[in-house]
Amino acid sequence: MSLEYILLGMLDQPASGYDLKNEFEQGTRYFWAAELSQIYPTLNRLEERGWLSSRTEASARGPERRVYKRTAKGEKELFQWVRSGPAMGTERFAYIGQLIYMSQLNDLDATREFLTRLRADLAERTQFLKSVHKAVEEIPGFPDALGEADFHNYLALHIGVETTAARLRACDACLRMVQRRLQREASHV
Amino acid sequence: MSLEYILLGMLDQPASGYDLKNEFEQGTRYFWAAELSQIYPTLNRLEERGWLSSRTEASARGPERRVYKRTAKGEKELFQWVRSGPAMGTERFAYIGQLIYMSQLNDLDATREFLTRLRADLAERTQFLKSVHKAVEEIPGFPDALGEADFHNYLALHIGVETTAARLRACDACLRMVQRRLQREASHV
DNA sequence: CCACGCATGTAATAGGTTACATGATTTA
DNA sequence: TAAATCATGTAACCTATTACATGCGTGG
Repeated sequence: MSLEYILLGMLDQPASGYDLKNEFEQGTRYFWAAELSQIYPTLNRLEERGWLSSRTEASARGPERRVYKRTAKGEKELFQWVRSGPAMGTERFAYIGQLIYMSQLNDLDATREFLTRLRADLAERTQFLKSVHKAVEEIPGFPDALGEADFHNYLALHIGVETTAARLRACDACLRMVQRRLQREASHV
Repeated sequence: MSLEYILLGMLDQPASGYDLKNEFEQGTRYFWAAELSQIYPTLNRLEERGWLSSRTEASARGPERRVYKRTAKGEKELFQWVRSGPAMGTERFAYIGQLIYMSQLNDLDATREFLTRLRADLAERTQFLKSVHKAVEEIPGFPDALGEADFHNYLALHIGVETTAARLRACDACLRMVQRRLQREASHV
């Protein structure tokens, strides 16, 4: 289960389930999503397994917090995972299926609309990633002075930005092709 | 459940569970994966729901085949799905997490190796998609003479090719950055 | 006093993987 | 005769989503 390792990776600093949920919402969500209802049982399981330890502490406001810390065993498992080679191949892209099977509608205008909506989503995503990416580039002494964490984060962001930007351009190219086809259709009626 | 709709989309021609599994392995797997053990119960569920009908027929070789056909109700549901707008946002990329948390190893050489492996995977994927993409471009009369199915398939392939190609280039850029950092490390010891 | 943010969880359901079970026909 | 391909499925388990349940403290 990858979520276990993602949580382990986030826990280079002690944190509560609630803290981790916020981290997911800050930026992690661009490559992984998780709900509190999945995070809490996973943290408990990880503790039972001895990969994490926890202590409760008072909160500045609100109820008691349960703060988790990665154990030596947990660190070892994380390191094994990251060294085990890229975990690829199970990605699922429902919207590509939608685009393909949309051919059966025989309604090119629906395809145009679909791509327009897709374009908007991609533009937003690209925008967000670009802004974080640029923020790292503006750290004084970039890139040599970056710490390992910032450097690796930058690498991940670079892949993310380039990928979504390319997808956005491809989406625009598709829209142009659809547009051309729609015009041809109109002129042949 | 998107698999239900993917199967519905594939069933513009009658087919058996086994046929559909082959289709997944031919190319569908580049945007969606499914095992027979998931396909069979899903087809049964779809039939119970009245979205598919089935009849058994003798096989050229091997046991009897159960061939599914999409019903009018099933078509209606498929069309509703494709018209409901891009289904995005739940994609999970474990390898991005691996790359990010790899910073905690403090072993840039491991990062280099990781990216090298990632590069190989991406190159293979890009190669495959490019070959199918090119095959569509070489259909006589491209693009105007393409049927709707081929045209939409081409759009999907275009997005796929451009995305993986960009990711491949980004991966190479990352490798160069790591290389530079490794050299700097060596010269500072 | 009510809404919001902090904080923890459980239960029911849905979606997906791996392993197991069975048996026919063809080709080497 | 052994392996590969055709063909259908079940069972156990793991992963993830949605809905529900609870309660404190602060600011408007």
